[in-house]
Amino acid sequence: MRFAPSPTGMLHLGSARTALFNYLFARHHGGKLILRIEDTDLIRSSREFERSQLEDLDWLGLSFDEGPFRQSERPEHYERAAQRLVETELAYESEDESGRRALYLRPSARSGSFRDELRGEVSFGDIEDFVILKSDGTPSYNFAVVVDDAEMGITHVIRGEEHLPNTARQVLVYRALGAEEPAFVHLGLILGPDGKKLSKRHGAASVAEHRCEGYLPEAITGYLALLGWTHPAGKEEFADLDELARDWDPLRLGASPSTFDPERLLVENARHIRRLPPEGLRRRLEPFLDEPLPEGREDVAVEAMREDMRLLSNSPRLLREIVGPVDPAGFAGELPASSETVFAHTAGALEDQKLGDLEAARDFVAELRVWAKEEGIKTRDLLHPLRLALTGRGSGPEMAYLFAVLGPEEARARIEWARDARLEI
RNA sequence: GCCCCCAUCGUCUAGGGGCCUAGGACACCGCCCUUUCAAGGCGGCGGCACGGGUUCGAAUCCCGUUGGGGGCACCA
Repeated sequence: MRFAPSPTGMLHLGSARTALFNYLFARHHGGKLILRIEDTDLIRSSREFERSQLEDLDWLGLSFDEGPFRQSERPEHYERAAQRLVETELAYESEDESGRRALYLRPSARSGSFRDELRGEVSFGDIEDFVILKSDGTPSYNFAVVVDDAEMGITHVIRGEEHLPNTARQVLVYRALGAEEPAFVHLGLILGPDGKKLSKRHGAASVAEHRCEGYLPEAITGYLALLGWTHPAGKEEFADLDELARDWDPLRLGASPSTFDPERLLVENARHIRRLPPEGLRRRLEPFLDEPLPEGREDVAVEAMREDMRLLSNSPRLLREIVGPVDPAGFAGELPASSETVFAHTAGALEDQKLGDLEAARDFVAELRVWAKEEGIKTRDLLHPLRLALTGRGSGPEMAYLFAVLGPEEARARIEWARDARLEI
């Protein structure tokens, strides 16, 4: 197997899926996966794009057994293969209108068919002679691919459907070279919301952008795996690549195109986030947070944010919604009459509380509820005013989280502040 | 224009002649739970593009139409 990107841009979600399927196929069957950089277009290719694509592949968790090999660094292979074709008179040199001399392939047949594992026999016809060595001596794409795939012993080629017309030319090269053709799998395209092939035009189609927005790599690979493939048992959520590789079954691949649904990816991402243990999530949050987590209460703060987090990049806002400054003047007017009693009692009860962890905070809230019941105060009139006092907001995480994250001193200060604000009205 | 591919709920899909009055997931709507939003549980809405065949029987096989997409470089 191989994944062969050209370094002319950022790694795209479509390419990422191709890489993923090659990876899963190789891992499941115990095959070898090679990474090959198709940089024969020296003008458009750059080392910078190559580096960024490798970084993205690594981030996704896709590893390779060999490579990266660069086509720009192995010209002799193409020259040698081309020489053989010249000797057998299957290739000839010719000049185009603008005077450039290149080597053309003259296939022995211009039509025929090849086998695609998902589509059966795919026919083609009317293939004209085409360039295999460009005037600057570098190989053309369709030639370099075949020479490399043949020499590297590639047995299965998995790539996007857009390559179907290329495959026709490539099988002609295989046949001219007398090399054995690999099994071809052309995946249905991934479409954007407008029904066209997913591309940069659709924005945020690159892996790097998703990483910056706070997507988890396992959410991306899990979602991508479901674009054109179904789990043998219908499973739709996958913990990691190992699980996917274990359950991989090429018979479950489909040939029809599928539309990329950003909303679904977001939902999957939120699920993955919720599944992460606090310490794991905390580690992944580090690059996104713009202020430190409350000292000594880091893990519970992460847990508090986790429920409402869809993207890792939501974390600064979610943290601010809990520990950010509160202006009691904004809500003091809507506090019910019983708030004075609630604030006074809670502030007092907080004095001998440590609220060291979520359990302690839950116990504390339970005690408050018992007290409120005895006082004849409705739960809503107990918790809603406290929520406003603590965060200034009407919604947010479970109450116990607020106490646990803020700690007794800060919670008490905020409650007293709200209490004063209310009395001033 | 030419060549090629594809066609089941809005989206991802199961389905490969009778098990389908077409199943699941996401989204959406409702209910339950709940201090709130979310999560979770339960329920609902919603689809085989069309026309011919083949067959006792077609979402499933064949042909055509329509629709969508991809490709037509000395770019990959």
